[in-house]
Amino acid sequence: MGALRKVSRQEYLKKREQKKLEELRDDIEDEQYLFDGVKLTEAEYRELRYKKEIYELVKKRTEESDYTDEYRMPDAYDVEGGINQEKRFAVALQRYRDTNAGDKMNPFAEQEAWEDHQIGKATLNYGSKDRKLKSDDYQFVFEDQIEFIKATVMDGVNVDQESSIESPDSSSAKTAFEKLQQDRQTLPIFPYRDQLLQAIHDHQVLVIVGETGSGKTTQIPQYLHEAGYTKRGKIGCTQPRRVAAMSVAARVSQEMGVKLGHEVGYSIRFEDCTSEKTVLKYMTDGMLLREFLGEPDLASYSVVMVDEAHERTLSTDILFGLVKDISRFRPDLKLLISSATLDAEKFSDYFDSAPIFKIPGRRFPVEIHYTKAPEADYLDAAIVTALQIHVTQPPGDGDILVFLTGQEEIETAEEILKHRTRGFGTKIAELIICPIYANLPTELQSKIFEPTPEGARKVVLATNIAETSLTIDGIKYVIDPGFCKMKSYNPRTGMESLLVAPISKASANQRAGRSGRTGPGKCFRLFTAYNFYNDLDDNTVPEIQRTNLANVVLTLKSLGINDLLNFDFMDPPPSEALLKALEMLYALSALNKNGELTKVGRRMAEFPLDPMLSKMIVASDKYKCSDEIISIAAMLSVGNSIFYRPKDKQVHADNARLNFHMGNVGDHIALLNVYSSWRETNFSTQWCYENYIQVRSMKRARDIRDQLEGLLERVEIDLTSNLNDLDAVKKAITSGFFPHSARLQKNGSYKTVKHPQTVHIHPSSGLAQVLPRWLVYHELVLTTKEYMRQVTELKPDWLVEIAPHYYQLKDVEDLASKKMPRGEGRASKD
DNA sequence: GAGCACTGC
Repeated sequence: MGALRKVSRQEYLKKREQKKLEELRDDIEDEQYLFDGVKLTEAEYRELRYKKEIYELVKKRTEESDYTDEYRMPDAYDVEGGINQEKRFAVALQRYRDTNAGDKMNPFAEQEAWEDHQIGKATLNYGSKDRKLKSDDYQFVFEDQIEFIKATVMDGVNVDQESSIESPDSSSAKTAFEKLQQDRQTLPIFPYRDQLLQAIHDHQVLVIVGETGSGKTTQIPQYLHEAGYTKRGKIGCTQPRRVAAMSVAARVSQEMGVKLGHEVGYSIRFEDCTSEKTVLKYMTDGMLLREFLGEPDLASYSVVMVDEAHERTLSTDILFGLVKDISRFRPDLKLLISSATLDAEKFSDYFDSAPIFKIPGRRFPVEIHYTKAPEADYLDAAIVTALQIHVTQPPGDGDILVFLTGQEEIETAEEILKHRTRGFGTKIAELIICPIYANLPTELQSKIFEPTPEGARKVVLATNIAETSLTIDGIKYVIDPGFCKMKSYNPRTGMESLLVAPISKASANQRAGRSGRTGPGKCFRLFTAYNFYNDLDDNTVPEIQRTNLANVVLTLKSLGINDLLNFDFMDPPPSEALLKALEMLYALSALNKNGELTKVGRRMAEFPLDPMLSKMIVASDKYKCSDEIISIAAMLSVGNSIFYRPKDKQVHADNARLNFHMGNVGDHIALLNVYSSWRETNFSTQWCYENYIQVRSMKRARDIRDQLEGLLERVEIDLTSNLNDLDAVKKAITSGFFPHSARLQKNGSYKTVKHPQTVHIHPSSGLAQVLPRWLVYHELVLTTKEYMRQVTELKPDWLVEIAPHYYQLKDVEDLASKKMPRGEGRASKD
């Protein structure tokens, strides 16, 4: 060995690069330095060859999954598709030389400099021992950055308008209010104001198509107010989400210079921020649905605007049928249905060929890239793509958003990403990994909104939550594997399941659009263009067609709509699902034999809950335990996100959970114990942490419980506590959930009593080891098996006592009579 | 002995 000299990392890097360049130089024989017909200088030629070399090396295994750009979003800059990558380099370089002469500020120069730098970094591993690892871990994303930058400059006209108005000289002299007024006039909708008002004047129903950023949600109600519509009644505007209703109302009140809750207000569950003065009312769609119960003709409204109609939430779909109905006998009521482009024709057809009014949106161009061949492992492909982007694109240039299907997948991806980036040490810029899903504790969620530090890049691993519910600034790249978890409901078995399914075209486009909010973006779809056009549905199946309709039917019945099979649904649910819902409501005594609402049914409809939960509350009056039951109902309707179970502390979390199951009381009572214990600590956050319980879920349960307590009065049920008699509580539960009873089999599985079907106790249940002979369950979920979630033991004679119309003695006794001497009848004594 | 897309009232 010769003398070794210590060199700095940078020096080492530079030397390696030099050495490589020299090797390459030796290969160059052609004095012409022609590359794909483009004449280059020696330096450029070398560089190009060098890049190509890297490209080939790194791309070895990715022959089949190189990205193409056969399709772009409608607004996107349209470049020649399918030209080969080497040529692109050459063309780009030629352009660079053409445009860069005398223009030192050309952004491309920076880009080039950076690229050189990055390539230098990337070569560190070149030929070293982890070479195999690298080439396996990397696919080179070969989109053309150079063309992209130019495209943005040419295409961003619509966007630049705003920034020129907002420049300091034009706004510094103005008050904040004047500035807001000025901003209003820069919105894409503004030039259409008078035309729009005319159309609304001429037609009772109008379908408005406007992409995000057009200003339709904030401006249209204001225009209508200015045009005098509010003299005849309120203007209501529905949103699918609470935060949207709140924030839009806040914005509009600012623009109108009024206090929020006065002329402009919002109404969402648990929070009514309106007054007698309120004329512009933003609300959730579910809230307007509840208002229908008290005001079936919406007499106090002059205009109803159903916004974001394309999302087709359960409530929006029901609202459609209802507003269409009342518009017939209220010709003075104006109806606006606003949607993103795709569904406009369909909405128009449904509303008796209502005219469509189009408003252009404002979005930055988004380039769409597809893989050439389908990816077998989309999770791996997503990780590789994210790393590629990170390594090949400048760090300050934008963050990455990856759409995954669920918590588990996100956690896996997080681990792999951490592991792989650790391998790079400081060779690549810092990559900040931000997981986000709805069940993630709030304090961890906020991480995604922290600005990305200089020189670093964020990669956000998100579920569908990032598709519509929250927007993250600074996202430039979207990686979309094309899947999501979807709930489906089988009316025959009453079983719900969450399955990973391909998304729709509409959904894919929505995801892609997430990259173009603050600047031009790129979306990498981990499936082929052929898949997109031929395999994906145009739109997601509306929720109304894949859900349990018991609650929908109860709501419609209480609005006096009796013939549900002929109700004018835009997309009718399967009649089997409707019949199942009717059957259930009949079993719960909410409907009589003629399908009319009973007194019990009317009381049940007051509660914003699943009918079985409502029935449980109504029945608790008889057992004098309404206090306990509303706590249980609140906890159950929060869902399965009460217990927090981090991967690294599962044992602790499970032990903490067992504390609430003392005496094998069953999961319902355990939930009651959780709530009562929390209330005893005066709703302490610390207590939640100590017991591995999600604070957010508990707060929600408290809100729901408070609301239920308020509603008890309306249905004339006293708040009574009967904690010493747990059987009374269990009987009340059984009164609501008797259709969900199951009986133990010899092999440890269960069989549902009414429609025989083999099911199992979910392992998270406190009774999973106990295996009581009879039980009621809250819900069935299909995962790896058919599981019953939230179960409580019951005595079989309760079934006959509580629901004699539903269970006969033979239903609950045949098993016992086979095993035991006749006449003893000890079916369930422990 | 497993697995929790996302809303909303």
